[in-house]
Amino acid sequence: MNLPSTIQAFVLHFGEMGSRWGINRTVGQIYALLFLSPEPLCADQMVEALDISRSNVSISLRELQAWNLVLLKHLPDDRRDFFTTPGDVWQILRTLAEERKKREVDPTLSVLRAILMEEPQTPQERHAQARMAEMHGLIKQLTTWYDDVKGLETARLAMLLSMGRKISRLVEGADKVVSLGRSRPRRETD
Amino acid sequence: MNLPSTIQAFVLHFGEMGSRWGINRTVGQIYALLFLSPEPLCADQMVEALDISRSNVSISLRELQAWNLVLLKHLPDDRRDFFTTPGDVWQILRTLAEERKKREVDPTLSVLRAILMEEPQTPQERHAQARMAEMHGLIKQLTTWYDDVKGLETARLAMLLSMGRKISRLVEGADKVVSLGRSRPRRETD
DNA sequence: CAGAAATTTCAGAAAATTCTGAAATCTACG
DNA sequence: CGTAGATTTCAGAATTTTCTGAAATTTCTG
Repeated sequence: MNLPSTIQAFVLHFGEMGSRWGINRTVGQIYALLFLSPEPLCADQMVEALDISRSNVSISLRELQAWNLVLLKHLPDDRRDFFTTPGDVWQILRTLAEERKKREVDPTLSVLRAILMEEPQTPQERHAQARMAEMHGLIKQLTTWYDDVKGLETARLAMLLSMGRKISRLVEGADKVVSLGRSRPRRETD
Repeated sequence: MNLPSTIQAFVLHFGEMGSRWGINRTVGQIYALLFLSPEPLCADQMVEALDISRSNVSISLRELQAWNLVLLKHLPDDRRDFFTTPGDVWQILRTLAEERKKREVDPTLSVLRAILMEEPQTPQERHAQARMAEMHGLIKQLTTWYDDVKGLETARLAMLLSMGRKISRLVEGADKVVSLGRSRPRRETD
């Protein structure tokens, strides 16, 4: 591997983090390399830059495509496949969220749904199902929120983030403001 | 393994998902077992229930403690260590978020910070640093939001989730409402 | 259609991880 | 203290994952 030191540091870091992120070292390194590259790269350039086998690159690119994390490009008058990452980091975030949900959350949700259909046979199972129902409920809340929020344009999403917990106060206050606006009398329990 | 079928299904599922979640099969199974159990369990009960070695249980419990996902309990007149998971699933979520951030995000943030301190030596490095700056900026936004929101009480957090993208409209509308409240004249750009 | 260029497949090697059994260590209590 | 019960450590076995090189396949071009 013969890369400028800052690029090398980033690539090696992504390789090391790969396993924590659910990908392997090579996949992480290739992704990092593509993310930093000003123009698309072909497989042989990755072999050269990362000092790994051609077949490893092929398999890793397939993996990155399964994650929708890379784009295949074709240059005019060149038969080779070139790859890039999407330019917009928000788009990358959306893809990552979607794919991780698909791999890490959805299977559990579906197992929980199936188990919760069963009739508990013992007090032990009854208690276990109650726990699973709690977990199922929480995951449902999170995924419903996610499905709702992921449709926002980036500017609004960014605004939501920047507000953070201030929104909480706004929400608590909103009822008051709105009711004032509508001149609806407040109830004790508001 | 001789468990009621619904419990067994859940435990096996957690074992299978373990590797995707950054833990291993045994750690996943033990966690699942503890989560469903109505009372704390000692190591030998886990050996019995999951049909694994005592040493494996010991190491896996250490791992779960490192994640802050289990609590150590002591029963009166019993020298053995008993373990449970926290009862509140929202608390579990908070722990999970904190620990995953620590393992999956913080190291990258710190590498990015370090690299961005360097002076780029070539146009290639200049471009790479610009990309890394984008990534750093996005992660910062996300972690700042997280640090802000994690301090909310659960009820408010749940409310925020249930509002989802509706909050976006509320935020966009808030300026209007508030300015009406304050009788501030609206500008064209509002 | 022949063949050159590019990519993919896959069996087995290499490496990393997980798990076990045996020994060592710790701890409470008589 | 001594010892019995409980837990931890750790070397090596078992398993899983990752990687390679060689062969097969696909795809474009003349």
